[in-house]
Amino acid sequence: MSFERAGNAHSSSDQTTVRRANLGVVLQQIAGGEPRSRARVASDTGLTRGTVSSLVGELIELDLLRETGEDQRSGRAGRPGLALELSDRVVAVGLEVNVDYLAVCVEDLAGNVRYQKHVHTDNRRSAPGPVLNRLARLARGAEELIAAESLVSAGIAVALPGLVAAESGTLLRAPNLGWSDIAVADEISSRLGGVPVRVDNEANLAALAEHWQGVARGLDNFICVFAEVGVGAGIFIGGDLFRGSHGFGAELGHITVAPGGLPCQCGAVGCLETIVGQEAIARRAGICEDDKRRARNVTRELVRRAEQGDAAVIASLAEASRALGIGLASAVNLFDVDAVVLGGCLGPLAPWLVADVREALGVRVLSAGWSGCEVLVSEFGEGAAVRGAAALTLRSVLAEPWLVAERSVAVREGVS
Amino acid sequence: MSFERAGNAHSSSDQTTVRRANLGVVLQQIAGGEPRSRARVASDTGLTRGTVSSLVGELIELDLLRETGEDQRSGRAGRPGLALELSDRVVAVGLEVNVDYLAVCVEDLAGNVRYQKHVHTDNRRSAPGPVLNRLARLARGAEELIAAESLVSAGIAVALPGLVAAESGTLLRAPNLGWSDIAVADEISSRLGGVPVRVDNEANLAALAEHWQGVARGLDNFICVFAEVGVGAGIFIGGDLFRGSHGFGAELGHITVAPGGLPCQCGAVGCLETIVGQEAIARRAGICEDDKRRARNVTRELVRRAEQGDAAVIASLAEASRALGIGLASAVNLFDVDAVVLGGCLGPLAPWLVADVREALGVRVLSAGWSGCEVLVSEFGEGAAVRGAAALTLRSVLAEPWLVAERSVAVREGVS
DNA sequence: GGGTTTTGTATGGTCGTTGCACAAACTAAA
DNA sequence: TTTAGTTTGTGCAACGACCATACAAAACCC
Repeated sequence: MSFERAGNAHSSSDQTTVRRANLGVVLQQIAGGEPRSRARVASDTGLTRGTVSSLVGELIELDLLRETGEDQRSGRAGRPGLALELSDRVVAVGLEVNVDYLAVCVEDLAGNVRYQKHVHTDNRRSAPGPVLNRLARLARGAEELIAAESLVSAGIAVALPGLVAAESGTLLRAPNLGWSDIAVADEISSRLGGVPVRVDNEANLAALAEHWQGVARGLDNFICVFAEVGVGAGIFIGGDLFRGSHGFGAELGHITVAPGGLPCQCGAVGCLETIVGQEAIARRAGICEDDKRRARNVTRELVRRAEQGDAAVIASLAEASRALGIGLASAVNLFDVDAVVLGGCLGPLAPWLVADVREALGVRVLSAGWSGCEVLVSEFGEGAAVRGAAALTLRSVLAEPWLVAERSVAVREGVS
Repeated sequence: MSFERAGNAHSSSDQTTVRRANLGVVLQQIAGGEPRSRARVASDTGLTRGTVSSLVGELIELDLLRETGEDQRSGRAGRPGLALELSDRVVAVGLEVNVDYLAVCVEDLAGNVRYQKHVHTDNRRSAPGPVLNRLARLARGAEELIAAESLVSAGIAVALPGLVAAESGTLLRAPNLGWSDIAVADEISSRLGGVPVRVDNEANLAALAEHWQGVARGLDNFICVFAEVGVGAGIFIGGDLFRGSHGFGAELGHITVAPGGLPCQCGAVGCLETIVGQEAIARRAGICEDDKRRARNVTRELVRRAEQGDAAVIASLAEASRALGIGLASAVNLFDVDAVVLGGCLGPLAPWLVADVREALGVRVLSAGWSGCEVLVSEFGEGAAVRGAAALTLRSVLAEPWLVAERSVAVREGVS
């Protein structure tokens, strides 16, 4: 099937390639900071004012940019420029299935959340069908808003807590939901009348959210640990999500930190997840199943007890922070990232974790002397993954603006 | 200093961008397989025959391609095509400084080694100056050959055993040589009359060699463990070397595999390098300094004793293979690569390592059920890093062919 | 109000690819 | 041997996209 042996035999270029690349450059230039005039964009990108004019014209026609009054420059000579801003008409829909809630959000290109809804339901005991029905109902709520405000949807993406095959849109295995081999993309798509749907792992999308509108804004290389019941991670390399050969990368939860430790669900022994996950921390702290069920939210219960000085919880958190430090140090030794973001349940628990993790990175990372690796704490609560799902689409609009033309044509045809 | 917030604000394109990209596409197409006619290249790349003709013309003028007689096709109708092949006139020079040897090689675009020389010297006790003098002498030998056969040198690169800042061409720290902060690129360049010189880490370059002409040919994602005295790795992602934010990535030797283990030179505890390096294996096998000095080549001595059934050596190797398995499983969980290559001293020792490593990857890698990760053994002996140094230049010629014009102009001006 | 500066647009020029046409070179069959 | 059919490589007009330049518009400053 493949005639090319050499790894990166990129496909051939064309003048449309140039146009497309430059559309993306101009749009991203404007997305990345304050509103700017055409002239400013030209001098920042190296393109001519004339070319920028033409590109901007096309982007305005695509509803991606808009002219907003004049440039606010005080007292400089010369004709004032017309400020260009991202349009607020193009939006993306993010969905999320998690163990104990469903979520939806609508976000525009500028990162404003236009609609958001979380529904707490225990999906652990549900079959996939009904859960996806509920999720589709949430999505229809978003679509109604989009129609009512006459916005343009650039796409829908779903965050899932498990191993995902992104190309086929399948959830391969979600141990904490008890699901396996569910074609989530197709299921949701057919429930919404055939619109295209993408899916991805929740940890990947959480990382995307941190880069898009969270604490990792501007960082091109970082690792976002995302712990809930299990422990996953999203890894950003060179400003893009790193997925590995088959999309199964970043399984931080299953690197070995205690060779002689406890057995893990995955079949191995001493995985990080056996010490750092929400369940693991609670179990080691001696919180029994009854307490957990009564508390409804395990993380909040852990925080409450830790704040009260519960020795068992604090000891369990100390153990977790040590394991996390070892695991992250290994990851940083391999990836040489600028920062580590603690997300998911690790956000609220960060006060008891950050110091140990910082110390471990200082001691165990070989290049610590040359390049410090920051430890950041996510500011999204449970919302990281949905926001990331929306961001998945929005980022691709910024990178490949010309696709929205085809997309909206497709939708228009699909609707009519 | 940086006005761009969005990560990948690529620079703007131009029709010369198109030309350059297509020059690369055509050249790589021909590099990746059998000789082909222009028409074949056209249909494989999607370009027009006319365009390919023009591109090939330019590549022939640059001495990168040549027409070799006719296409060997038996019995097909139509005018036969003229087969195009990589020229054998453009070569690159690879150099290597290691703990106990210096090396040089000259390799052409097709991967043929045109010149090669290894000199065994103990550089541990030498100051950098004299060692670099000797290395420069070796390089001049290569340059004489190039002049004698009227070849064209596309560049010189040096493999170094330590932390390298590739942009500045500096060896930051090489614990096993006892060097630090040596501007190797400048030093070598000035000794050779000012030609540009690049430097990189030996493990990175070994990985490059495996991808270029070794066992990892055709694999876009793999990890190459490269152990000599220390343990390093080169990581290929998406067909390219992964370097991390600052070029300090892939420090596999310093991920933690034994939290309560021995202290490492780096200041941490339980690093992989304390169990898997050549010295570590020998020490744990009870081979004393005298024996090592007498043997001259520690690895060969280990192999000899293991073959004779020396229990201490075999036990030490078993311990090493277990640690290596844990470390690699963690790395594969993070990177989701297609293969792991054992290189450096691990090549000869592979018979005692491979089984354990395979088993560990099977058990400890979460996605092992979906995507197997092969364990391959390097077939380069000590030559991997020098070959990789040459490959560094040759790969960049294939990817950016137009640069050879500028380069050879520069050299011509520098010489005359 | 005139001079200066900056912005945004319009126009010709250049570059590189496409699509088409055509001669060259070979096979296969009459 | 001749003829038809097929494939290759090149030449040429056309198109698309960017660049350089010129120019009108809209500010500021004196």
